[in-house]
Amino acid sequence: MNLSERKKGILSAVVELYVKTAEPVGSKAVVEALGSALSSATVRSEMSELESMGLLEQPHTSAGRIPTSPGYRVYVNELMRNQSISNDDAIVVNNALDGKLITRPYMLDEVGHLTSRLTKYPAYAMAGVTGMMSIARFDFINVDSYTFIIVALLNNDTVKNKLVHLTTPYNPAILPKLSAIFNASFTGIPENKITASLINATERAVGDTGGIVAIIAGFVIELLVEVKALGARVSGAVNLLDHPEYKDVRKAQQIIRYLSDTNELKKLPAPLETGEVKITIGSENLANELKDSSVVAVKYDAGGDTQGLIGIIGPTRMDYSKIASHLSYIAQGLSLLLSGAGAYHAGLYANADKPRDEDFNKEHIHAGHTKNNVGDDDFGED
Amino acid sequence: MNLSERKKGILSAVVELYVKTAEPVGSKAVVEALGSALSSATVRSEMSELESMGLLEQPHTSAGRIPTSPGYRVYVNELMRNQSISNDDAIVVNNALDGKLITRPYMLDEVGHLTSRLTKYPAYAMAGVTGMMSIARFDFINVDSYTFIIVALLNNDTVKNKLVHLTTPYNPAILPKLSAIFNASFTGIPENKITASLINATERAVGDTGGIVAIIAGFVIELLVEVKALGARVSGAVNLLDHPEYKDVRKAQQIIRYLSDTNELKKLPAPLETGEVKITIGSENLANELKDSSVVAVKYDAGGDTQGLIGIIGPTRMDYSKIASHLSYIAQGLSLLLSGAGAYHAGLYANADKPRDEDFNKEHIHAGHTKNNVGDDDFGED
DNA sequence: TTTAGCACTCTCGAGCGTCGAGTGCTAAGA
DNA sequence: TCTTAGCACTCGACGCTCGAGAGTGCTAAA
Repeated sequence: MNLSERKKGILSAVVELYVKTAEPVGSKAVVEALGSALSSATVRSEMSELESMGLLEQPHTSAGRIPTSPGYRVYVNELMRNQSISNDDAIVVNNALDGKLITRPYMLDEVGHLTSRLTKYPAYAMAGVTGMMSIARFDFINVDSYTFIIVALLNNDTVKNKLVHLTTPYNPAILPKLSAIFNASFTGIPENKITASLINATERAVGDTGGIVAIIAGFVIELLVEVKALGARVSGAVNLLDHPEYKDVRKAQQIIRYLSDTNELKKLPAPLETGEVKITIGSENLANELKDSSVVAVKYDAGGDTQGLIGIIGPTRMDYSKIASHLSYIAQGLSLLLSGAGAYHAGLYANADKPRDEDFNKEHIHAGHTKNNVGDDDFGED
Repeated sequence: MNLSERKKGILSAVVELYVKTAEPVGSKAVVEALGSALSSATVRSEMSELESMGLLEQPHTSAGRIPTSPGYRVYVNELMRNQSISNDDAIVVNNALDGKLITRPYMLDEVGHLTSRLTKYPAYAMAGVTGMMSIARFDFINVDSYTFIIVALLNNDTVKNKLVHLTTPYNPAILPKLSAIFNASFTGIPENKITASLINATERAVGDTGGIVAIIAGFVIELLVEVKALGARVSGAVNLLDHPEYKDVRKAQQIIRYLSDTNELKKLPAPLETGEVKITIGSENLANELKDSSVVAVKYDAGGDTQGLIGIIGPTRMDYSKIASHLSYIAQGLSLLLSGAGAYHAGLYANADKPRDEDFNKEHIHAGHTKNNVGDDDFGED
C-alpha cells in the first residue's frame, strides 16, 4: 500500500491509540499522539482519505475512527515495530518450560495454559505427526497364563503398550513366535496396510490361539491412528470476556463454542514454517464466527516428525507485535526443548517434585536424555 | 422441616415455577399452578410465612418470591419427585458410552463433554486412585546399545513404559540383572519407600553403569506419583452464560476462573459412596465463589482402586431432579463399563473406527477383554 | 496547502412519568 | 378462626426528552 509518510503516521497512531483505549480515535488525539504541529483539521482530512481507502472506519458519524481489518493489515505488514518479549514475560515462559513441562503427559494443556496466561487471550495448542507412522519393533511380555503385555516401539521413538487379559489360558511359548512374525510382517508398514488378509495370514502362520493375533493387530491399528491424530486443546477461553468487544455475551459464546470444536480448530489459519508467526485479521478469516476476531499462530518443532502449533484468538483490536513476540518466544522455547539437544539442557528430572534427594538428581543428569512415555491408563490421566 | 401440606404444595409450586421461568413467582401464579380453589390472598399469607421461615425471599417489595437455599434444600430433601432420565437422553448416554469412550485415552474429557452436553451446565470429571499404588512387575527391553525400554506393570493392571536413550553405550547383558533386582526390591512398595539409600544399594548390587538405576528409580517415582494423582477436567464452561443468573459477565467469569483451578475443584463437595448423588445448594457451599451456585456430583466406580467423580455446577435455580437423574445414569453406565464385566459387554473394539473388516471384529471379540494402555507420548496426546 | 471557525450529528446518561405486577393490610363473610 | 375481596402502596421496567460532550465535515481565509 502506497501511503504518504504522514498517512502512515496517522494510521499507526490510530491503531496504537485504539489498541490501548478501545475507544474510537479522534483527530485531536492523533495530533497529540504524534506530537505534530499539524492542526486537527488537517489530520481530519487525512483520516477522511484513509477512510475512503478502506483503512479506517467510523462506528457512527461524529465518532472518532477505528481501524478496519485492511487497516490493521497495513499496520502489521508495514508499520508495526517488531518488539521483543519483555524480561518479565520471558522469565514466566522460561520457568514454565524449564523442567516441569516436558515431564508431564498433558503437555498441550500446559502449553495452552502458558500461552493464555501470558497473552491474556484464549489460546489453543495442537500437535500432530506429519509423516507416516509405523511400528519399529514389537515385544511381548508374559505375565501369567491369561495375561501378556504388548510393547510397541514406534518409528518416532515413542513406546506404547497394552495389557491383554484372555478369558482362556494361552501358552506363553507362543510369544517368541508372535514376536518373530509381528516384527517381520507388521513393522515399518502404515496403518492402512494392515488388512484382513494380512491378519488372516498371520493367524495361520502362528496357528492362532483364540484371536490373539487379531487383538494385537487391532492394537496396532488403534495406536497408529491415535498417534497420528492431531490433538488440540483450548485454554483460557474465559479471557475473551475481559475484552469490551465481547461485552455482548452472545458474541463471546459464539467464539467459545467455535473454539470448543476441535474440527474447526484444525481449520484455523496456520503458518507454513516452524517459527513463522501467522496473523489473520478479522475479515481475513474464512470462518464467519471469526469475522470480528483475529488469530495469531506459530508453529514449533517438536522433534522427529512431530510438529506443534500454538495460537491465540482475540478481537481485532490487539497488540499484534506483543502477541507475536510472546508466541514466537514460546515456540522457540518449545522447539529447543523438544527437538533433540534441547531436551538435555532443559533438565529432565531436574524439577523438584521427583527426586527424593539432591545427589541422586544432579549426579546422574549426565546419564543421557530420556524420552518420557509414561502411558495413560484408562482414564487418560496419570 | 415441619410444614403443613398446603405450605409444601406452595413451596413446591414456587420452586418449580421459578426453575421453569427464572422469574419471581407471584401468588396468583401459584394458585394457577396448584389448580387450587384457594384465593391468591390466602396463598400470599402462606408465602409470607414461608418467607419468615427463611424458605422464600423477595428480590424487592412488590415482586414475587424466589426460593432461598434452605428453600431449595427442603424441596430437594422432602418434596421433589425423583424422575428418571428420559429415553432420548438415555440414548445419548448409551451412544456416548458404548464403545467409543473406553478406547480413548482422554476419557475424563469425554465424560465431561457428555455430562455438560446432556445437562447444559459446566461439568467436571475427576478420577483417581484411592489405594496405594505400587509396581507389580518390571521388564526391560533392549533396543540397541544406547537404548532400552522400561515396562512396568502396576498393581492396578495398568502398564507404563519409558524409552531410555543413553549417551554412552551400555551392555545389554545387564538387563536381566536389573530385572531381577528391580523385581525383587522395587515391586510392591509405595513411592515414598524409594529412598536414596535403596537406590544406592541397588546401584552397588548392579554395579551401576552410568546412572541407569537412578533413571529407572526416577521413572518409578514419577509414575507412581502421577498415577495416583487425581486428574480433573472441566467441560462446557460456556454453558454458564446461557443462564440469566450470570447475565452479569463478571459472575460467570468468577465461576469459570474458579473452575479452571484444579485444586479448587478437588475441594468441591463429593458424595461418599459410589452411585450416591450429592447436591450442594447455594449458601451451603463453602467456597465464596459458589454461594449463589449449586453443585451436583456423583461418584462412580472405575474398577480396581480407581474411583471417578462427575459433577456439574450451575445456578441454584436448577432442575435438581432432572440433573440428578442424568448424573446417576451416566455414573451407572460408567461403573458398569469400567468395573470388570461391564467392559466386556461394552464392546471393546466394537466401534467403527478401528476394525478394518467386520469379520475380524465380531469373530474375535470373545477372545477376552483387554485393558487399554496405549501410552502417551511427550505430547500428552495420542 | 493549511487552518480557524462553525454548524451539524450522534451517543450517552440523567431525570421523569407511566405502566403493571405484586404485595400487605383490613374488614367483612363463612 | 380461617378465607377472601378490595384497595392502597411499592418498586422495577420502559420509554421519553433533553442537555452535554465529542467529533466531524465544510468553508473561507491565510
